[in-house]
Amino acid sequence: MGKQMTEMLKGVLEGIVLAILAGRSAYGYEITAWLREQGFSDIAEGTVYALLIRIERRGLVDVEKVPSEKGPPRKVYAVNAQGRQYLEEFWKTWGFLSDRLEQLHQGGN
Amino acid sequence: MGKQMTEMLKGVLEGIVLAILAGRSAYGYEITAWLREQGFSDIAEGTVYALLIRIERRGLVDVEKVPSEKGPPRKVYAVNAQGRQYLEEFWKTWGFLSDRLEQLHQGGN
DNA sequence: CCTCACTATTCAGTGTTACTATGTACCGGT
DNA sequence: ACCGGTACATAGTAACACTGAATAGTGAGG
Repeated sequence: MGKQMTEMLKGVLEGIVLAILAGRSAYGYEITAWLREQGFSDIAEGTVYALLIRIERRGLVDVEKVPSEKGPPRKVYAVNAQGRQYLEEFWKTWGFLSDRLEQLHQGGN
Repeated sequence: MGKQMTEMLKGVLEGIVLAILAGRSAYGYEITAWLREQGFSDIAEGTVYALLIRIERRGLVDVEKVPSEKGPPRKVYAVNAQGRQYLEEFWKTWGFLSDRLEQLHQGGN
């Protein structure tokens, strides 16, 4: 996709990753791969790692280092209570925005 | 709202404004007022004006100066063909994102 | 043994976007 | 003359995703 997607992902990608982690714990490489499968073909690896470090610093996730058979140790992330609360607010904000846009899309065009 | 909304608006606000203008032509002050009515309570005036100048420079809208009875002249914006095309892509991008998030919201939680 | 491919993480520098906080200017009512 | 409402503009800041590269461990093939 293009620049439009890049800009639209701001503030949303964080919620997406947290939502993934709310389903089950995962590590960066895994999340990146999953996103690519879902069609987010141009999300850079660096972006995901930077995001993970950010939400870790904010205390939204817990981290555990797990050795890998095929490479350097993995950093496995899991949402904690604070992260779950943040995610809940994320869904509220998204819902609000989604509703307005739905209206605009229906009526306007 | 909070910081979450601020970040989520990036890349979306542009589409919102274009969608409004696709419904009917409008000027900055009017758009700001409308957004506030819709619940975007903390969108700064400056933000809208900066955005309008941006999309004008990109050639997505046509501008006409119209004298006002109650103040300085209004800059009335109208989407042109290029803007309509951009808006179409915006809806596609939004739709894609909306679908993924819908899935995540259903399944994950 | 050595390189290649895959796994896995990190980081410096850049561009875009929205917010804050102003400033300018025009008008009508008191 | 002053003030509030209308209307637009801008310099500086913060946050976020991308680019492009570096670092490191493992196993397979030549």
